[in-house]
Order: sequence, then structure tokens, then C-alpha cells
Amino acid sequence: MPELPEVETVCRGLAPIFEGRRFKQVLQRRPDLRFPLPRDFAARLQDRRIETVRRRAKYILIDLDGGETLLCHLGMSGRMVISGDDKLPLAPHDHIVFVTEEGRQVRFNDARRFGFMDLLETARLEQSRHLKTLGPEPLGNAFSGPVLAAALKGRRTSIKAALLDQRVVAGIGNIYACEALYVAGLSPRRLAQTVQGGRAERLAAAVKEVLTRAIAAGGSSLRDYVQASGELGYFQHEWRVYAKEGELSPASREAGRADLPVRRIVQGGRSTFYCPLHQR
DNA sequence: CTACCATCCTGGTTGC
DNA sequence: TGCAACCAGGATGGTA
Repeated sequence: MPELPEVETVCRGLAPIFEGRRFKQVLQRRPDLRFPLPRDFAARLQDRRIETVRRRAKYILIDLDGGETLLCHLGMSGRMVISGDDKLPLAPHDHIVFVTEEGRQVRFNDARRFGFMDLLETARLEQSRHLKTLGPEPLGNAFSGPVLAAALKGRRTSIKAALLDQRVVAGIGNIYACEALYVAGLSPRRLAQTVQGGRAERLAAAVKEVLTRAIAAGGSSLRDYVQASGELGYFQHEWRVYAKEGELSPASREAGRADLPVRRIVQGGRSTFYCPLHQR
């Protein structure tokens, strides 16, 4: 689930548990996730003090004393499960267990193992292979209609594919790309380079609005996904088009067009949901 | 540059 | 009920 709002929610859940504390113990239960873990990973984290938990795009960044940062990506199915009880038996796919001095546990659970972690020099983070190609943070001041328009200029791919391209804007995934295009009233099939001027303004504003609302709702919960605190996110109840094939979008309902429900198409091998009435 | 495909994994859902 | 096919929040790298 983890797109920007879900990762932000996880970071907010982890911060009060980690910040200002030390890792008393780190348990690494397999040599690799998506990629091999760094050499001596658990040993290098042991007894380190945690300064800050923050987010960049879909990455969790945990700054440690000694000038290093633990970088985590949740992939498709990664979760950070908080447990106060170190006697709770480990669940299947609990790959990494972080234990703080206070005895609190955070377990990285990832069934599909598309997630990964790395340990990097904090000063070189932005230049790391993970972060160096990322576009602007969509909720930052550096992202705006004109900035988006410039990034889309001359791009002959679809606007949906462009929104998923982390070099254009960082942190948007399949759900929020669909939702933002609906709010902006833009067809997912539209050529990216045609999103200029007012359309780019509308889309940038839609991206900000959708992500902000999703964060306020604690993200979207699919299946049994829970945020770090153990509570369910509830933005999935606010989806207008995502996973709504055959249902009426708010726009179609308002217009009384029961003949124009949400459609599902496949772009780049991934499902896109859109309202044929409202999105042009 | 672009589109398209396969790939890394497991598990839940759907359809026969 | 059983089983196989299909689908899923991400990202990369190869090919044409």
C-alpha cells in the first residue's frame, strides 16, 4: 500500500518510538530482502542512537548518530508492525526486528519481499542511487503547476504513466495517480505533454489535495494492512475511482449518467480507473 | 525518447 | 471443496 501517504503515516507512527532512543538489539532473520542487506547490518545498528525519522518520496529515512542513515523502502507489501511485547511469537515474513532500550519492538514484515533497506552516510543520501533521480516532493513548495508543466514538456507518454514516474514527481503510486487525475478532470490516456498551463495547475493542485487528504485519513488500508500504530487507515473510503469499476463516480452520479460508470483499463501493465464523463 | 515485457516474491480472490 | 489462474500498493532493466 505504501505510497506517499502510507509511508508518511508509518513515519509518524515510528517517530515517537524511535526518536531519541537507542537500538538495544536488531535481529536480521535472512540475508536479503529484495537486495542483500549491508554487511554486518544488525551489528552496525546495535546501540546506535536514533536522531530523526523522516520521509523522502516512498522512503523511510532513519538518521542515526555517527552520521549514518537507515533507508527503508516498503515495496508492495512491507509493513512496520509495532509490538510492545517481545514474547509475541514472530510471524511469517517478520524479516527484521528492531528492539529499543525501552523494550519496544518494531518488526519489518514483508511477504512479497519487494522491500529493501540500506545503511548510508547521511551527508551522501541525496546523491545515493536511491534518491538521486527523484523529482520534487509533491507536498513541498518546489512542486507547482509550472514545475509540473516543465517536467511534462515534450513527454509523449500518457499522463498516468508520467505521474508514476518518480523523476517527474516523487511518491505517487497507482492509487493516488488515479485519484489525482479524477480530481483534475484529466483522462489518464492524455498525452503528458498536453498537460500545460491551467491543466498543469489543476493537476498539481489535485495531487496536493488528494495526498493531503489521504495523510489526514491515515492512508489507505488494503486487506489487512494497518498503519504502524496498529490502527487502520481509512482513505480507501474516500476513493472516487480506484477499484470502482462499474460503479458511478460522484460526477456521473450527480449528472444522472448511470450509463457512464467508472472504467478500468490497463496502462503499462497496471490497472487504471477513470470516469469517462468527468475526465477528458 | 517511448512502449512493452519480464523480473523480483507471496498470498488473497475469482472462476471453473 | 479443490485447484489453477489471475491479480496486487513498486521499481528496474532489457529489448525493439
